[in-house]
Amino acid sequence: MTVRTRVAPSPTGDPHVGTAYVALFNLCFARAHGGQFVLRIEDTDQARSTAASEKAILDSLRWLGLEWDEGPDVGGEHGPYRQSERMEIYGNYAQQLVDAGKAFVCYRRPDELEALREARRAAGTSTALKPSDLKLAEEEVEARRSAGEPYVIRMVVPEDEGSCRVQDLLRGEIELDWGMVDAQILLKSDGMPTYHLANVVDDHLMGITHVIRGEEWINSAPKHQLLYEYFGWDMPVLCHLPLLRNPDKSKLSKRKNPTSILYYQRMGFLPEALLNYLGRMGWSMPDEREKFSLQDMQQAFDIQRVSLGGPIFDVEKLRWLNGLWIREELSDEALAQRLADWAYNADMLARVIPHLKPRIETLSDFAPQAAFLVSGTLNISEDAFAELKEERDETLRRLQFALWSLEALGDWERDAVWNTLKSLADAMDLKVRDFLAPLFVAISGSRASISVVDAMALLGPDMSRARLRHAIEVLGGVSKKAGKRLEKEYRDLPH
RNA sequence: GUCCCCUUCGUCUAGUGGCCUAGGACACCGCCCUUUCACGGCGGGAACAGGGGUUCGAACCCCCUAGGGGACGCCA
Repeated sequence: MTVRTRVAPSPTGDPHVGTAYVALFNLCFARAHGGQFVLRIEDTDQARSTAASEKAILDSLRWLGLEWDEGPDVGGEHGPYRQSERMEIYGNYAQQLVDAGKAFVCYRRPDELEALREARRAAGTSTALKPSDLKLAEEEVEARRSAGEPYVIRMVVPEDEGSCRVQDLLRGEIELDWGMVDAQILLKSDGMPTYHLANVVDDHLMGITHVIRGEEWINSAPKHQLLYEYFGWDMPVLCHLPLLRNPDKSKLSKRKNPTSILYYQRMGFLPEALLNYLGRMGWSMPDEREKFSLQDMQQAFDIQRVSLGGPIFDVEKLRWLNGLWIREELSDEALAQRLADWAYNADMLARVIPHLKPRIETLSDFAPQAAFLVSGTLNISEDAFAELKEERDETLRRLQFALWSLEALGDWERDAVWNTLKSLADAMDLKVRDFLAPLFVAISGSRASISVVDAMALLGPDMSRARLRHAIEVLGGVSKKAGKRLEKEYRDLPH
């Protein structure tokens, strides 16, 4: 038995807890059955997958204590296979399907696709585009081909009514309408495969027998099943896990919640506790105990104990569990070591000292001024913002805009943060100093502090964003209605 | 809008037809321990979404309704 997790690096490089969640269950399932557990880096989107983003996710999984077996291609684009080889492999498989009449070349342009979908939406049915919808007249195809226009390769899908049955390890048989299944692009115009092709081809080449993935993939299972049929390969057993949720029950997302493993690391959670907590999401030990190690979980693992309701990621309970791990599993010496490894070390001091040295007169001034850099959520209230010149709503507006612009920022270097905020201040026609004032309070808890941009660089993206979110909350939050208005205003800002 | 998945305390869950007047954990409240706070101990309030079936018996099986979520991309 071989089980795999596909790991998709995020465009911003933040390793997502959801990835660790799925990896954990894959690992436990494989180990419980004496099988192999391999990772496959999803590197078919060049915007997402960089050497840095791949390293970030792999390092995070290692930090958590997850271990995987060496598969044929763990490193993705930046590993053993080169991109050119990969394009050749998938290109060949795609061509094989074209030759067999199971896939076709498509010269449709984005605006045409949009128009086609719009027409279907207006008709009130599914927006799935079928091969016949996409067909172009022979001469048109010829014209576009000789003009050297970009093309993609799409899969052939059934056009008539009917349903497709797929088996799910936890849900049994799921019946999906073929009407919902579109002529999925297999090979993009840049020659890279989409997830659907890559996933099927890789799994086959890697000898994968079981696929445990998030529930969001259920709807594309028919496509995958069809591809296995086209290739004449054996289909792995599918198992869809529930999705981790925000407190408002939507799919866990960084706009509403800290989702990066790095955030929890910086918050001072122990990897054992975080992993333990993830193991309690939708799963329980047969004896119902709350605290258990990865090893305990592997030994007791039974996939049938997964409950299907989407669990809400509850930081409160995670904190309690983390405290339990600290109290019960760490000797004083071990705790001292964890503290040192975490932040109380020479490296960290070296990064902070250049900013604080000019501001202290005694050594005892240091700790109070540096405290916010090693704190989690700041203990601030609305009063902290009272001395700002502008009204509360205006403060909220600035914080919200700053948050949005920073959420979109991928490269979290000091200068990048500065440039983002500076151009935002310019666009809002504000002096940088005035614009930054509320950020000082949100990030450091006080207006008297080291440069807020430096502070954010030291704190990292997730902690910085979390503090901005917290500040907004403390100020009464942004109502849904006001949020809509601000969003529009933000979009209309000159960029 | 269309399709799919899901539904036990506020939250995480136990429960796979009789052990359920539904158990545990977080959070909350009270008491005890304690020079404070925390830890720890004890106790409390708090749920089977609604309606129909099937069955001697239903949280558990079936159907309908409602609610929530997801998918509908040259993202994964």
